[in-house]
Amino acid sequence: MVTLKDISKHTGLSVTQVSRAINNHNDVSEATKKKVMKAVDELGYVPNLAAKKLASKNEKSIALIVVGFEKQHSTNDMLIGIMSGVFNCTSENDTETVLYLYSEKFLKQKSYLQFCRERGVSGAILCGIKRDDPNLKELIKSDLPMVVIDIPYLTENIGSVVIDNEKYSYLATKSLIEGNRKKIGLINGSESAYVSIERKAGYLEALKDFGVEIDESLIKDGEFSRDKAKECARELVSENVDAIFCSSDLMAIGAIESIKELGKNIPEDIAIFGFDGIALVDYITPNISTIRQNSYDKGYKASDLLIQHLKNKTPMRVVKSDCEVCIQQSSEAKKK
Amino acid sequence: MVTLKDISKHTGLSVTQVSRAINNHNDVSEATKKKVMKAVDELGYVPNLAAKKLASKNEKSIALIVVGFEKQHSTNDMLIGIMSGVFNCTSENDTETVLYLYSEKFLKQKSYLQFCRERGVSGAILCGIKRDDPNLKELIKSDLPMVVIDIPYLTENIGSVVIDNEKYSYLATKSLIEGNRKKIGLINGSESAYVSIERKAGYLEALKDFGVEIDESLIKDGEFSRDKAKECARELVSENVDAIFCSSDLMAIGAIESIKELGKNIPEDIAIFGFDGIALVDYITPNISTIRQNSYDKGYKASDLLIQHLKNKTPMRVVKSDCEVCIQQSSEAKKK
DNA sequence: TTGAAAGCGCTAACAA
DNA sequence: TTGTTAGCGCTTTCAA
Repeated sequence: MVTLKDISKHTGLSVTQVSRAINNHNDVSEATKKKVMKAVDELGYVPNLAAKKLASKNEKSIALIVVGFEKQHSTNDMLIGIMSGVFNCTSENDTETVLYLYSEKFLKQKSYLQFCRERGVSGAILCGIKRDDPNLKELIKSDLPMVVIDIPYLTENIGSVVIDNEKYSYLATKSLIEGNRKKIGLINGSESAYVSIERKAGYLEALKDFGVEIDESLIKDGEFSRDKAKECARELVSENVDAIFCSSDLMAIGAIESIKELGKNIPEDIAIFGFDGIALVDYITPNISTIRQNSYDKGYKASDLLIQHLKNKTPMRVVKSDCEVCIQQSSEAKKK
Repeated sequence: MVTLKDISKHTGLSVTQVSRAINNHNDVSEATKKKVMKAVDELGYVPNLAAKKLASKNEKSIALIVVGFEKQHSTNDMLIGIMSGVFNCTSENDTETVLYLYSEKFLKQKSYLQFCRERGVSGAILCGIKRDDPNLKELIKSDLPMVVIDIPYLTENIGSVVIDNEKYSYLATKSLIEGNRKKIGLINGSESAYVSIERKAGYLEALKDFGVEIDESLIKDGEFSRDKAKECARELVSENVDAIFCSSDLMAIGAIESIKELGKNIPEDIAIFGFDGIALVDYITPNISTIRQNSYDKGYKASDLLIQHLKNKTPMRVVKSDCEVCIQQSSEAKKK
């Protein structure tokens, strides 16, 4: 292994000066820098991050903690999006990202906090976390700066990146109404989930604004499950809805299956609108109208928020990530 | 930050002895261990990995290098599978995994080798790599032990994890023949791709074994693209095939779309068989018959191979990961 | 079974 | 602009 000492010997300069040259400090003569760089090339020097980290207080790194992924799951594409957003932003900022894939199925998993401490990260990004995660509480108490994705949270040193669920549910519902749908069902997630509450609110708001009567019996709880959504859709069909807004694409897929099984046509008889924008929506027939989240953007913004906070003491915020209203075949307008 | 020194002061023992106790060396009295552990708890000591790494030659870590992921892509579920396999195996073996998401779109990306050196990893797992990747050549020359996923490779210190493409293509084709299909087209990947060559071989082998005439005009190059596969499928339909084996699920989806557009029924008129087993296959109507790869297993085995080699000098191998022949609606047997 | 001392590769005062 | 010195938190000889 080539070390600074080797460069030092090779150039006749002190180790300190070599270190300064390599890190491009401005109190080093151009001549020295050149000489050092030449030696670096010749000897193939590569810095030792562990040593840097140990010696310097400001070797920057953050943890990306990912929970609730599955081996083979249709929503994993969003995860990769978030990850690449985070990694790209950190690499632009010369910050190291350490990934913690947390699964209780894995042996020897440690708490989020311990993971962060061991690695001496200066902040963390949390993704896929549930509000009541006990590990989360511990992290929060530790006052390590962190950014939570998808749960609005805001304190001195905790920020978040979220989407405006209410707004986009409103827009989805509005689009259905404008497509001449009169009886619009909702297959929501689980009642306790934060996003479900918001998405339901947007749906109700739109109905109200456009003078569509609200009928509680058209609101079902699909528990974010494809199978549960199939059931809900069956019930809604028997209620003669002509549109269903689903609080997730996965549930929209279930609904579509049900409706097809019942011999109804989409979108002629019933329009479907999903939420999330997973890759699947473009592979299903009919293509599913959806609210397309920008996972990459969420990851990037989370990382940016954290890094700005770390670097410049920028106050934490609740940052919004925009979505795209993506109207496809499944919700084409009905002829009057 | 609580350090060994703090524990040392708190217990009256030397730093050395505290270190030994914490690492559970056997030349430490039970009494001391107890005393130290108590202090660890009380003070909330967490080891500093950077320091460990620097001080000890055998602090184990490996790099997982992932190339060619995309922000939002339907095959990302396989990636997550591999990642969780790797992380799980390494965590069982007290080995640190450092992830390198490599994308040329990111700024400031460094070579795989430099990444590995900076972190002082003792081995690497490569995933999504192309044979002609220039960064790969450099890594290979460095003789860092590594395991390549999906490309058969074998040297003193390079192993690989692959699936038996030929065997499973054979089985897929056989299954189509046994379903009374007489004229079976192939939509292959790209001619130069290693997996395509193998998959084609398996297809041909099966035809030969079962006495089905080989017709080169039924073999198309779909370039692993959904759109290209749509074209190929159109051509094959005009050739009156009654089955198409697609070298990837993504292409199978394209083929299905084409066939539906042409007013043909699946599987009545034409059976479809895919390859890969991405999450999508269970969401398409009809569900696609496929060769389901076990991504988790691939990741786990890659990691295991590398770790065994590192620990016990186990020779490198070309390890096979099994697939599951998964027969669904799209290839149900035709009535004679 | 224990402790003193050296050193892993690097950065950062402080002096010169 | 440069070099000397100390030290980050840990492991590991070596000697007791």
